[in-house]
Amino acid sequence: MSGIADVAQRAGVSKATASRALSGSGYVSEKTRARVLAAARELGYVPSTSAVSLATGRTNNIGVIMPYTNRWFFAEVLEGIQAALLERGLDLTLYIAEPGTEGRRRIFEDFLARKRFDGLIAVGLEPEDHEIEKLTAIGRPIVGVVSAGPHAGVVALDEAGAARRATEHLIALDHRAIAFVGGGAGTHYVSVDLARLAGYRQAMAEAGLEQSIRHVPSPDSLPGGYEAAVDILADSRSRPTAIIASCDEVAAGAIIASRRLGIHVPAALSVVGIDDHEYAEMFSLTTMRQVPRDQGARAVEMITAQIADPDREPEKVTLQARMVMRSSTSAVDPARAASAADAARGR
Amino acid sequence: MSGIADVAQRAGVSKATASRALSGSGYVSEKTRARVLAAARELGYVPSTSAVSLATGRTNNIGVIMPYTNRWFFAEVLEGIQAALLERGLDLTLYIAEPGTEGRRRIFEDFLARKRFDGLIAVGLEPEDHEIEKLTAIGRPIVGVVSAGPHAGVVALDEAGAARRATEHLIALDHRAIAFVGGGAGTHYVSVDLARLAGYRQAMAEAGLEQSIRHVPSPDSLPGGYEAAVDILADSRSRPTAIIASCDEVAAGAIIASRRLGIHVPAALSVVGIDDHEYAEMFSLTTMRQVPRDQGARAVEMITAQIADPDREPEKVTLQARMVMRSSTSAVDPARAASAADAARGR
DNA sequence: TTGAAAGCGTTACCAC
DNA sequence: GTGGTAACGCTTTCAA
Repeated sequence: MSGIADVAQRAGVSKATASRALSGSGYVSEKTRARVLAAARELGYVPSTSAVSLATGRTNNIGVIMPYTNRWFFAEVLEGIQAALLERGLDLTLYIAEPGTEGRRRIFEDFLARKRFDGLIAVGLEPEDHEIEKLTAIGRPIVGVVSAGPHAGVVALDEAGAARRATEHLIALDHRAIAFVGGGAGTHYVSVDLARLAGYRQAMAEAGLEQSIRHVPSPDSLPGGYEAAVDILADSRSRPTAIIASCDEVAAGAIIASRRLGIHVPAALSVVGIDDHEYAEMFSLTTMRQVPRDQGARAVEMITAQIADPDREPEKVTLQARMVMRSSTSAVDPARAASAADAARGR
Repeated sequence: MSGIADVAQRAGVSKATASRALSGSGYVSEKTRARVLAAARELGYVPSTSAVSLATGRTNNIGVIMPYTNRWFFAEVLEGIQAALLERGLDLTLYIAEPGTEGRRRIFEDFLARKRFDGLIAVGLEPEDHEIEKLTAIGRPIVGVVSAGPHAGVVALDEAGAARRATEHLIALDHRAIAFVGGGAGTHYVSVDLARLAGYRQAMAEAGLEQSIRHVPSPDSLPGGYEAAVDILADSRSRPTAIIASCDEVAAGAIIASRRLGIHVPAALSVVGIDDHEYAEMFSLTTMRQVPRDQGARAVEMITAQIADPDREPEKVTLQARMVMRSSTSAVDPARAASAADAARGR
């Protein structure tokens, strides 16, 4: 439990000099610096974080707030953040603010106000208006991942663009009866789904396929996709020739469902996802890749820059997903395509 | 940014009295307490955590260290911990210490030594000997989830018992050729797998089925289970009539594989898992349920008790999994059972 | 280049 | 019951 006073004494200098030597700020002769460092090492000196914070106003800690941690995207972002913070010697305090819970209310009410952090990274938070107020009231830099804050930095994916390009891929393979599944039911991760859905609609519209637009909502999960796909695929007359899923988990669920129903992917049904989830490979899923881990790392870069210079203009970064071709999509069988399209139009 | 001095002034009392009134410790008359509280509310006073920590030696913060956060079990435990801490007004700082990484080394070397927490919860950490040294050197209470520390509290599952009972269930359904899949390859979550495997072996041995014991290692993941199952099920002569999976994700992978291969579950193949993962329902998986969220909550109870009274003997809790019957298991077809058992014996 | 001393915002001891 | 004041462990002027 030795403090800086012990180190100073052992090195034969004052606390002030010891502090300068250890923190590397201010003039210290090479000789004394070496002595101080040696003394510190010998004593196993570790500065008291609370004392440092009190004196400097810096916590050397970053807050991370997200609605869940048990979904792929969030967990990956979190690990990306953690790894990047680790490199910089910064700690991470985590707030899991599940929408609509008493816990979330308390986090915004009490926990954030404690300002245990120099900056806050908000991942897919989608805050309500009154929550945004609280956020800005903290008076600390904020960087959003996914969600955009007014005066905050943001690192986001071009969600609509990703969905649009995925849909275009399907259209280029002569698919016409293309359903969008996922996004909508029981999910709180709304804006992303909306954007992806919009991208799908746009691509369909631009190809003159407004009539064939079909959105089948489902929870953004493997079971969700499974259930929804079972419904869609049951009726062979109205069955689409292709599915674009709101995310890879839904896509995987759809593929499992089609296997169970004996519908061959991609021969009888093309499926494309978004995310490049860890399951994508196993299902040979063609998908639009995003790398949430990198987004987390990027957010850390941005927040530390903001902390170092609070006056700097917050960055707004938009990433593009990259298509990863596997084998869940193929050109449609011309005969089926026509009849399926008719059926879709007829409903 | 108002401090306790401002509150005191506004209430017309001394800092000392204000402090007592706010923290609720020490004698303060009802009248002045009310005045102080009112003043604090009006000023939006929030105590500085670093000042409080410095003065009291308490951080009001709990450290959580785990190897991953993107696996079901860990994410669930984490959310359980977070929720329980929230109720108690405690913050949570997270350390993700992936085995074998430079990051993990730094966490043990530097980060933990900062003692930013009053107590540490270690989830499935499986620390090396030199890491255990660091852990005890911190001089703060520690509670392990899954893994047992020497002088720490523990909340664990009877892993072997869970696997044993699952296996017994299969045996009771007249299965003889029962393979254990999962646990072993590329996983760092070793001791749990070992325990579960041991439970399987024990049940087999007790039923006189030593000869039929068959362990097929695979990563503890859905793709892992899928790959392994494809291998096992390919040869219809050596194919087991039942599979016990090291965890539900592996079980789900096995079920997906059997669907793909046209092997009906449970008619042609029984599958039982362990965990009661969120996917279990979708696959109608019979499994041994554990509730990691509750384990997290329990760990919080234990760590706060330890902090309140460091002299108390650390608790060691062992939980029992409960079997959840769904429809992935059924009695074996007598004819198949015999031939499969022969085949298994013959390999 | 170094040292003395004044904070940083609380709590807690000890008189009153 | 209440108030003055010395910690808590560090950083940071300001002089020397």
